[in-house]
Amino acid sequence: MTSDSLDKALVAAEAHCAERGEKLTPVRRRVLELVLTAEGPVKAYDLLEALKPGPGAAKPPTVYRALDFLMTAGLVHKVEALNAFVGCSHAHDEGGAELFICSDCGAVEERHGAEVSTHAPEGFVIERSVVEHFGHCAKCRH
Amino acid sequence: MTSDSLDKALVAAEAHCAERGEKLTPVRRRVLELVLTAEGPVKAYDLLEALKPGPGAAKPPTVYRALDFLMTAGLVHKVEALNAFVGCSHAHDEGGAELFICSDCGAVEERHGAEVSTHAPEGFVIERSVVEHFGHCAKCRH
DNA sequence: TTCGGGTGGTGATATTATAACGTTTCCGAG
DNA sequence: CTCGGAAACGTTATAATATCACCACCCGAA
Repeated sequence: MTSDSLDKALVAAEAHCAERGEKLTPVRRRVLELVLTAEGPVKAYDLLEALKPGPGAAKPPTVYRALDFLMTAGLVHKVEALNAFVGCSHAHDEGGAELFICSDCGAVEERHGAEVSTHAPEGFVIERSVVEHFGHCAKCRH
Repeated sequence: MTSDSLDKALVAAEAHCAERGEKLTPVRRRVLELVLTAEGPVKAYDLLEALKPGPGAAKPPTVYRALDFLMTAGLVHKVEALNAFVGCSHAHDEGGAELFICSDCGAVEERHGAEVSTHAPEGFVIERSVVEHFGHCAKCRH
């Protein structure tokens, strides 16, 4: 991500939080910045390392809290199969994203709702899929 | 799972391994038994606990090795979003399963290939979906 | 018999995530 | 203003998940 589009994304994120009556605090903003800047999915403890330099040496809960906030706001997704995190590249609509992750270069493409199942990114060859739906079964809906 | 169908499943698993030129050793068999017997997804360290009684107190690598083997053989699936494991209820074909997991009772339904996307289990209401495809993007296929 | 691969035991450690509790900050009600 | 509560954050500790490195054993092939 270019420094230019990064700035735009951060401004948009700030606006998105404001709409929801929430604040993109410095820690949250810094974490989002790191996630967006990364080449691919990024680990929580890598973020932790990245936040180390400077007086504000973050501890794990700080990072996880920021990530929880960003996920709830729809600004970041967790890649469950990697225990890693990626920036959300779409409008921050509700509902889950469908992720296409390149095992070579780490690039992550995202598809939502209508786009889903219509097609994977051009030329993407799937080798392994993780599909897990959580909800309530017929018996437990009563 | 009834003790009767458990026996059948274990016999089938044994045969399935034999076909692949592999052995369902006592440890592997015991782990599979525990996974199949569980109500829902089961954690590695719960298996570890369950293996404790008796002189053969297993250590983590033992359990993870058994789980790796069973996953490779297609007898067990990992639920990535829970860091937990479920027995495979289908013929042990290759390729990924699509899992429907009830957050209330822990029941897991499984769908494969053709069934996928045709319909969720009768009456199942999805609240959150995890969909992650791993493979190679157009750029990295060269 | 001797070798070699597969399997599993063991201790240590790495990685990922949360609990529990105190401190600061901010903002609205009064 | 100033008090009080909620949200955010800091800090220590620990829980939960997973792997590494190395060795001993068994068993079948040569």
